[in-house]
Amino acid sequence: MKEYITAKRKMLVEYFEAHRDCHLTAEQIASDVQHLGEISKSAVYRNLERMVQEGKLIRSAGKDGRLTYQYVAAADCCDHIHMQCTQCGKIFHMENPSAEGALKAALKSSDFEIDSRRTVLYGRCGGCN
Amino acid sequence: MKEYITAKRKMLVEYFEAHRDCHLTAEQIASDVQHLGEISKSAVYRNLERMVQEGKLIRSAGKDGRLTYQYVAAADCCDHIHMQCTQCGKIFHMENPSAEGALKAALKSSDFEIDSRRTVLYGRCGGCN
DNA sequence: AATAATTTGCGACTCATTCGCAAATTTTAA
DNA sequence: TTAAAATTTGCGAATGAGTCGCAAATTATT
Repeated sequence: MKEYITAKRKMLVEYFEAHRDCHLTAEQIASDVQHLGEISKSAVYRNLERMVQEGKLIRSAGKDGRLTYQYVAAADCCDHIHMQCTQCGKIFHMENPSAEGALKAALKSSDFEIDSRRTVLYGRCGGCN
Repeated sequence: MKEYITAKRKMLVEYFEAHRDCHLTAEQIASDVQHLGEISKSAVYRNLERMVQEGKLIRSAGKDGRLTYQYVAAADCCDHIHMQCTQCGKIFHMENPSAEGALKAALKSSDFEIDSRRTVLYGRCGGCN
């Protein structure tokens, strides 16, 4: 089953490239992409599912219990842990490599290898305290 | 808004105590618990949502895109971070002080206060490597 | 250019989840 | 113990996100 490069898929990839660190619901994605151009609901859902299977998207459970999708871009650019403020919704990037390294090492010593692309730490950012 | 101790809630807790490391869909839970005794669908869903908010259950996205629930509680389970293996679905409790210290150090440099009740670290456990 | 393979749009359909409200249960007050 | 207040429950109808089949359109192959 070969994969065809269609206009609709290009639209989706373009959209996700512009929303790299966002956790988006299928609804939001469908609505946003349908503003970019003509695409049906079914095509959006079918392609989301496919992209999850291909590893291009990560699907996780949002705070409100709805599924969210996050784009997995090239490994080099999203290979750090993300933090999201539950108050203002802003996403932060763990920019301290030594601290992140220490965390990974410490976890590994307890026999757990963290997947930083998949993990989001929730809490309060400095601006919201 | 005080919490009442009702027969239905006891049923649910009892059920989850017997299914500690399972990741279950709402459907499965409702079906199973309804075999244990009389309880309405609505009560099951309402209590699942409440238990998630209380930190007694972790809700995550299964491989097939359906939401799953896993029991976490034990009285002391709310104050440390949880880790979930993306392979087998099992949940681990961060009992390693050095890992927790490393995490806090990493966050301190980023001015971010983590909410351990809401955060789950995803990765691979020792048994799945 | 013709054929084959895949994807799309439509829109009706499914069915898990939510919702409103009266009755039942649990807690508190007397 | 009894009555009033607070919370939870069950019902069952409504909602709405996501699915499905199939013909038409698009993309790839020859």
